[in-house]
Amino acid sequence: MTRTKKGEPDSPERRAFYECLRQKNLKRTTQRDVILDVFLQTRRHVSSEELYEQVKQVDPSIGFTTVYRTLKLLLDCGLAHQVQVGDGYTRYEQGFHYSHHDHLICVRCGELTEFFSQRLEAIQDEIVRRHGFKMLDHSLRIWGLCHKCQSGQPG
Amino acid sequence: MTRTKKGEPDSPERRAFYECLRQKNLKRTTQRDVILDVFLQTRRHVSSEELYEQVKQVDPSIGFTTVYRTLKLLLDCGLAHQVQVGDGYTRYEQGFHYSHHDHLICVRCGELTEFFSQRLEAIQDEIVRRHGFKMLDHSLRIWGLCHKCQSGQPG
DNA sequence: CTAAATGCAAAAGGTTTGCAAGGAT
DNA sequence: ATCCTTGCAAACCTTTTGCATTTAG
Repeated sequence: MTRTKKGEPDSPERRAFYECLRQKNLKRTTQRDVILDVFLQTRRHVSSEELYEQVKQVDPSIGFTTVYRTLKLLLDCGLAHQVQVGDGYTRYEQGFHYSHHDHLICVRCGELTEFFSQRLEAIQDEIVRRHGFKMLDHSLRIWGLCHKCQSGQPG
Repeated sequence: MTRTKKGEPDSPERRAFYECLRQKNLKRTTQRDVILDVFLQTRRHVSSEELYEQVKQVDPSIGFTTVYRTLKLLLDCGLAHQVQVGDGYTRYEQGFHYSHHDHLICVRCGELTEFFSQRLEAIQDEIVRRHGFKMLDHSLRIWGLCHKCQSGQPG
């Protein structure tokens, strides 16, 4: 099968999802298809609530719980990653071609900008080594004002 | 007045607290005295619930709400800083002689270790500058296993 | 047919607030 | 006397779960 039930062309993400479902003996459903579709097409860093709102526009019968549980599933399958911005909402970003990065968070307009610095990573490795610590994960968040919001235009 | 109602010797932290209360036209109360005392003497990184448990041992009549609100007040007065460890609890650390630092978080025993790296700060400044971003705050958290927990002894 | 998935409603769980009674200045 | 503070209970709010019904394989 190279097309989904909804006629969407196959993508590496879809194939990975179906493969993951198969390995876990889970079932492919129209709801999961729709949710994955919307997730892949939406902007990065959606909250579960935001994703639910968008999914509803495609199929209003899909409930929040299913969106929520499908996001968990996507995390499990490596198709999504979580980000805690610090505003109380868990955000999800696409994780299929994931590579580690950190975030600039604009406290005015909420914009998230990703960045990566090899030097930063190297220093972290060194710090961890010096403390005899075994690093499993790390997260650097920088809050402030993005370029636009410094100009004083309304957020 | 160089002594508190409870007979504790004055400290810079206490004086700063009273000064802050005065500036805000807020009142000094026995509850606030007790809570500040306990906060200053307890370990770093207490949650509001943990602080409440310790306050209760000094004065069981003090309610959680008062501890919670006093912590907010201490934040406001610069006597405390918040840390989000990522386990759902907001932690508070003493902030009077605060200098920026980051945290190693042991996912097994929960130990928090503080560290600071001038090189790390410098790189962050550079990243922020490159993005035209105005940094207001930042937080680097590294999760993993502390030295003790790597040895496999029960947490 | 059987096990998994769905969606509603309700529970969790930490944080926050309304309010009447009590306390500080 | 006035305004702040306290503590209880309840509200909040996002995240999770229980359960009866529906659906995929």
